[in-house]
Amino acid sequence: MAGRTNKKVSEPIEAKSRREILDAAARLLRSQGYKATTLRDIAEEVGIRAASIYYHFESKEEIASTVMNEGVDWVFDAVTATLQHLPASAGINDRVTAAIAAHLNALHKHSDYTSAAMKSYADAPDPVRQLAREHRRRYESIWVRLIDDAVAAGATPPGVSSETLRLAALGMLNWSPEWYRAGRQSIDRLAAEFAAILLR
Amino acid sequence: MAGRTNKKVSEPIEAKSRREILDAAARLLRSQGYKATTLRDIAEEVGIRAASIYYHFESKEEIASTVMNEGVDWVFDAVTATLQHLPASAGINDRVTAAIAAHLNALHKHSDYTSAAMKSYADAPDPVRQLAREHRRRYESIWVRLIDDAVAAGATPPGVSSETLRLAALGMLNWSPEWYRAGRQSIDRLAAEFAAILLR
DNA sequence: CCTACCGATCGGTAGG
DNA sequence: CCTACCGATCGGTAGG
Repeated sequence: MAGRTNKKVSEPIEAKSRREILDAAARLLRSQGYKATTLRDIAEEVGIRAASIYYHFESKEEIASTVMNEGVDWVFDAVTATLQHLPASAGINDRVTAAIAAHLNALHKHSDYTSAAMKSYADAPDPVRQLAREHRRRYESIWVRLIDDAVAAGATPPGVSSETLRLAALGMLNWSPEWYRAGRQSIDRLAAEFAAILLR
Repeated sequence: MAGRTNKKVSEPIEAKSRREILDAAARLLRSQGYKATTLRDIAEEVGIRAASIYYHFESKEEIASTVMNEGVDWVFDAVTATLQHLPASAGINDRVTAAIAAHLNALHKHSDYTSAAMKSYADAPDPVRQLAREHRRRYESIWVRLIDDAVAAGATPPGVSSETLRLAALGMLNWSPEWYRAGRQSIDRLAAEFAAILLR
């Protein structure tokens, strides 16, 4: 309660601490998963005591859910905005290529959060998983429409169903944080190569 | 020690218990990762006490390493054998398609072990990770040669480097346990579709 | 945001 | 393969 007496003044500091906790949690959740990430680890990285985390969050589950869902939502927002701002003249090939680039850029820009969303999903408790699943599904629905359109337009490999192509695409994309390192090659170049694999 | 007095007679039973423990561990490691999988959970599934696991294994790390490395090695063996038994007349397209099918079949046949190898890698302790990395690298070297050959033969999408194509292929393949369910479609059909995406 | 602490649970050991 | 147990560590609470 002491920290709340001058709430107005300390609000920016609290917000900063909240983000610092989430950043530290994202880094740890990404590399260790849910169970292996302890509140004491997170607190130590931020420079506070474990119990003090409860001044900012209600539970470990709240922290993990926030990190994981923000990660997925950032990618959703990036891809949605990119597709919306494409000129009307853009064909389906342009749309798919732009979506791939936006996805990869968002994945890399917030890589701790987005990777945490994937790595922690397996061993997170049910309430965290269920929330995460909803955010995932919302994002994946973008790709359902996009790949359906591409297949209907005849822009994809012959004999490959829309569903297989979409799952192949998401596999390629979501596996990339396992190996992509910044200096390796530009993300836009990588996006162009991925598009060349999926389209023709 | 009581269990060892008549060692000759009880050996098959011990071997069975050992495999039962590994099977239970694989199932749990796959769905929960390393840290969240407890020796008590494993023991309960097998119908023994947690302490009795130490009659069969020296540590939790030994169990996890065995599961994870057997999973990767099964895939390695399956793909290696398939490529070796291909007729001399088989072209590079046939070789890649056969390797994809062998990989997917092995992945699905021992899905608890192979998925455990991927899901537990993130939060396993260093000794377990390092051993797992060696097995992975040995397997991936098959794909380095295979995809290099395919690119050199001009059988792949133009403008896509051998490295990107290999990482895209492994991403597609290794992501499939996330969504593949047995009745969905035959694995050979899926392999043909994956090959159609990667080759032309 | 802190100190002090709790009940639960973990991997592992002793000894049979 | 069992009972009994240990030290360490966890998420979380009390109270300030």
